[in-house]
Amino acid sequence: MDELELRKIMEDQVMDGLKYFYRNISVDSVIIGYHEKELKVLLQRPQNFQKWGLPGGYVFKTETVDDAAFRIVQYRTQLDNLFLHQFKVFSNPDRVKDAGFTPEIYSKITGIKIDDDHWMFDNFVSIAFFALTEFSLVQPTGSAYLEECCWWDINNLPELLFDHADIIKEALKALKIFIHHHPIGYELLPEKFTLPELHSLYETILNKKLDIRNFTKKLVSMDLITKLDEQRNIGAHRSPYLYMFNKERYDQLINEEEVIVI
Amino acid sequence: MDELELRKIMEDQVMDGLKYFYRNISVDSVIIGYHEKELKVLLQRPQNFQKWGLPGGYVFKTETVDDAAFRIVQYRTQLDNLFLHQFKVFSNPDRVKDAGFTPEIYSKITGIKIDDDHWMFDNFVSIAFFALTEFSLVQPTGSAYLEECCWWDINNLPELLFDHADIIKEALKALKIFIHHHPIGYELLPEKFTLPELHSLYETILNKKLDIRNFTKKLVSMDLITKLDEQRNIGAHRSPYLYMFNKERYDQLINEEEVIVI
DNA sequence: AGAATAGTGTCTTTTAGACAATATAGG
DNA sequence: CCTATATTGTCTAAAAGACACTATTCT
Repeated sequence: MDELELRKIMEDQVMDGLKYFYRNISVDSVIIGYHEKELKVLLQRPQNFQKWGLPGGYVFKTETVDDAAFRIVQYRTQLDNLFLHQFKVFSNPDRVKDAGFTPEIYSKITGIKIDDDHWMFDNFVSIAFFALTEFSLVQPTGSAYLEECCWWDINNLPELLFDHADIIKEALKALKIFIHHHPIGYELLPEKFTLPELHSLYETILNKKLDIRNFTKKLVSMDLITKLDEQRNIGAHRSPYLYMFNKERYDQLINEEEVIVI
Repeated sequence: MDELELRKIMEDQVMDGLKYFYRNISVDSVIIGYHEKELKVLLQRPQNFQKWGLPGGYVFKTETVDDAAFRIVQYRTQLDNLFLHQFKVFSNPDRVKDAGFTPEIYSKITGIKIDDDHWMFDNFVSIAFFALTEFSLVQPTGSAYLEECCWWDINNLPELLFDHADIIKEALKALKIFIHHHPIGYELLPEKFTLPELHSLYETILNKKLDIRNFTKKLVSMDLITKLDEQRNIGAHRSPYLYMFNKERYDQLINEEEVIVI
């Protein structure tokens, strides 16, 4: 698809969107990655806008909101096996009031003429998801109307549109609960990883120190990880062994609905 | 408010609802009570309908979905201090297809003439909540268009409208996760309760046997309950002592975001 | 040789879990 | 006095948690 085609699709959606989309409903996804001991969030900045926002979009009347979130996230990340989790609905009537996003500004920037009462500027109830993914797999892609799309440090975010800062904060809360019911390294790390990597991932998410000996002991006793006969050469000093998740055991733990305390 | 006024309001809402409500968005609440070792759900049956449904309604454009759920639940239960928890959005495009709820049937039953493409029969994305409440406090109240509103045994539900059976099933799943992050007896039992009551509440929700000695030990060691100097006379044989939750400790546990394993 | 990082074991404390006898009130 | 229910304690096993040294590799 070239830029002209994308542009055409975009114009169609803006003008005739209500034929396809639910009015007043949007989905937004907090895509969380992990890199160098920091959690990252994938954000985008629409062309000529100052502020950044979460990847989000509208819901077709023929799909579920989960389908919509999946479709939109896939479009941004090119990943088609993301785990997306609904975590909260944001519906403050003032949530989309943003001086940086008005019909006038929108018209000026895109060149598409729209009315003041255009559906895109009505209230939106946003159904928010979070997704966990391995940082390195994602090649953020732009599109006709995106100027930038990239990872941001979760502790150092740019200025955000609407209530997106709040959505990210709530996503992190939901993640902390989630981690007690799902072994999550599986989603955030490459297939093969080292123990120190997994350890510092958990320290980062839980935001507290974990004794690496006890941490290892716990994972091994749960039979959740398998040591491989390979080492990774990461440059300096001793090379760590690689591990993999034991997928079978991993699924079993989730199905048992047991609490996982690390 | 008498019946005629209610009737008038109802007609206004049906005909002019889109002035006030979001289109395609509804909220439904699974109100869970506990009585005689059984979990109960509060269901309603609209006048002249065969099937039962969850108390639900539409969202004003000037309120949040949480406000809407609270408003609607309060209307049914007369309780104004319910804890409502968003747990999932239901959005299957076919979810509101129900042979028992069509424009024709609706017109015949209510006497209100509506078109086939009336907004009430469009797709609805339902934001679902669960609420926990003490069974005995709730006096289900009807209204102009409700024939019945009462508690049903969670294991013996009547035929339900739309996807409401699925919503209830998912609410119970969410409750099982919730119980690990909130001491919930506080919401489901009277202010003063006996140990055997609390014990069998937990057995009911978790659907498994819990040794009452270990159960008691755990709660006492958490400093979560306080023994009172009162006994309840429950008829036969020995009267059990009454206990109260230690609210301060209760709130502290929630704020610590620690997992609670019973 | 020295510095940096990976990997591993023991002991103690705490918690979970199995298990049943005693006390008391009502009939 | 008998019965039904409430209440309570001990022992064992498992898990959590504190704690630090050794091994390896690279420079």
